[in-house]
Amino acid sequence: MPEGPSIVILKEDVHQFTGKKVVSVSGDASIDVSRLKDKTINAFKTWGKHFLICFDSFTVKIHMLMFGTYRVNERKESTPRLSLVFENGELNFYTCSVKLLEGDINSHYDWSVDVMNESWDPKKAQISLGEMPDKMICDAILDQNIFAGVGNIIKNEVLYRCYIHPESIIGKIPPNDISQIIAECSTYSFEFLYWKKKFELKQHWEVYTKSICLRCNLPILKKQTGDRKRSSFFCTNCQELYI
DNA sequence: TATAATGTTTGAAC
DNA sequence: AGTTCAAACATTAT
Repeated sequence: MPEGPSIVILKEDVHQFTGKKVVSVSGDASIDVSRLKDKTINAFKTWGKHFLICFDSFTVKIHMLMFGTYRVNERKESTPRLSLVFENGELNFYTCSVKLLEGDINSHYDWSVDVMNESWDPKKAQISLGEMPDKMICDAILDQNIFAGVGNIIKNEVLYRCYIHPESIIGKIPPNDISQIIAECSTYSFEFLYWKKKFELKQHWEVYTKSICLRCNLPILKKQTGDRKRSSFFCTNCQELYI
């Protein structure tokens, strides 16, 4: 479920409930769900992997983590974490994190770090990377304060496209390659979105879960990389290691 | 059946 | 006091 583009699809899936009143609400979320009752949804927004349900004076923040799911006008067997019923349908969330953000949502988020937001600012990412020259690029790409919305699939595909080894040290990577990586984090996210909507995302993976490099036919390595120890898939022949 | 997977927060341990 | 790391959460496919 998780990476940014999937949350954008979620936002599109629930557009029918924008401006609608919550007729009834339930769920085992740790927040006081009764607060939503009879309130009208102003907007659905996303920030990276965060799905935001905006009301007048507060916002419900939903994070799918690894296993979150949702249903529109359907229910699963299990107890919903949060269930919203409207006059024109219902929206159910399962196994996700639900939190409340008080006040103006703009005071909680810097939209310019979201790679899929219209305010996305690659220059800001460049500055942030410049402030961590000793970190591995594989860790920085997953940093939600720099590339909100980018997850492990996008990380691997971006680095493969840019011919950069995931364990490369940021300060050692040529500036032109850094710029390309930054740009590709946004570009690939929109391609991810396009393919996922057509249910053909996986067939476009070039390195993630692959075992043979499609460029040189040599083996793709799989390794837990960086401080985060997330799986990286890469070709040591095609992806340059800068250390 | 055991394992790993699109993720993040928390709090103990050092 | 700052950093590191395991645990926790929880579901599904291989």
